[in-house]
Amino acid sequence: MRWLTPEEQRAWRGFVRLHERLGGRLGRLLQSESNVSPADFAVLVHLTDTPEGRQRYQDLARALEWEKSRMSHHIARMAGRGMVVREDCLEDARGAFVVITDVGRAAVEAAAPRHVEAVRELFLDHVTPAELRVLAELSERVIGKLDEDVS
Amino acid sequence: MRWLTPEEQRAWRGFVRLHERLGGRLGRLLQSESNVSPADFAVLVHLTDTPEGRQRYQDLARALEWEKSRMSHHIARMAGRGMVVREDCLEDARGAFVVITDVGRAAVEAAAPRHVEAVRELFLDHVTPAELRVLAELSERVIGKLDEDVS
DNA sequence: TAGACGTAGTTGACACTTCACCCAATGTCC
DNA sequence: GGACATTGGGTGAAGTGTCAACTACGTCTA
Repeated sequence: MRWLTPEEQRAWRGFVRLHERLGGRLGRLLQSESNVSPADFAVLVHLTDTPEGRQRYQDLARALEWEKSRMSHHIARMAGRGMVVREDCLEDARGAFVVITDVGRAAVEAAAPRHVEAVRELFLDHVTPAELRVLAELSERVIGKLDEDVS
Repeated sequence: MRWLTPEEQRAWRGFVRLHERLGGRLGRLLQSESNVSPADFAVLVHLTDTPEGRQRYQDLARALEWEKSRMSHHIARMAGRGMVVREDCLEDARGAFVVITDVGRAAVEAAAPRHVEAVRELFLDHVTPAELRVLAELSERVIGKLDEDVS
C-alpha cells in the first residue's frame, strides 16, 4: 500500500486545514457582524447574480452543490425570516422559484463589503499573484477531473 | 469599496469549490465503503497517532480544531457505537481521556487504505509536485497569519 | 486559607444536514 | 392514449454542530 509522502501530506493537510480555518473565521464574521449564516449569504449572493433576483430551486442547488432536500429546508427557514419567498413556476407545475425580497437584498448589501474585505485581509493579502494563478489553475483542473469521473 | 479582481475571484472561488467537492466525495466514500463519518475518521486517525491510542479531550479538540462541546457530544456518540471509551484522568480530576477500542482500531484500519487511495486518485494525481509545493507553502503562510491575528 | 479567577468537560436547546421515502407533473415509447 | 421511468420538489426523523449556561476542579494571591 502506497502511503502519502511527506510533501504530499504537507500539501494535503495544509489545504484542508486552510479551508477549515478560513471558512470558520469568515463564517463567524458573517454571523456576528451581519447576522447572516454562510449558507444564507451564499444563497443571497447567487440570487442577486440574476437580473430578476430569482432562480429555480434546482439551479440554485446545482450552483451551490447542495442536495435538493437541504435546499428545500433551508429556503423554508429563510422564507420564515423574510429574506426570500417561494414562487410557483408556470411553465413547469412541478417546479418553483426562490425570489429574494427587499429584506434579503438589504442583508447581502450590508454583509458583502465586510466579507470581501475579510477575504482580502485574511487570504488574498498573503498570497502572491503567481501563487494565486497556480491555485486557480490547479483548482479548475482537479474540479474538471471530478466532473469527468461522475459521467 | 474594492471588489475582487477577476483573477482573485477565480482563485478564491476555485479554492472554496475544490474543497467542497473533494471533501464531499471523500466523505461520502468513507461513509459508504467503511461506515465511518469523516469526523469519526479524523478522531480515530489522531488517536492511532499516539502510542497508547489515548488523548486528552482538549488536545484532541485543539488538533482537530473542534470546540470542546462538539468533542464532548461526538465522543459520546462514538462511545455509544463502541469505537472509543472515555477514561477519567488521575493527575487532573477535571480532565478525561478518549481511548480507542479494538473496534475503533479495526474501523480505521479498514478505512484508511481506501481513503488514501482516493485522495491520490481524486487530487494528488492531477497536481504536479511544483504546484503541490506552492500549495503547501501558501497554506502554511496563510494559516500562520491567521494564528497571529488571534494573539 | 478564603476568595477570585481560570480550565476541563458536560448539558440542553436549538439550528442545520442527511437519509429515506413520498408525491405530483412531465417525458417517452409502444 | 396508457404504462413506465424520470424529474422537481417536500417531509419527518435521526444525526450533527453551536451556543450559552453549568459543574467541578485547579491555581493564584491577598
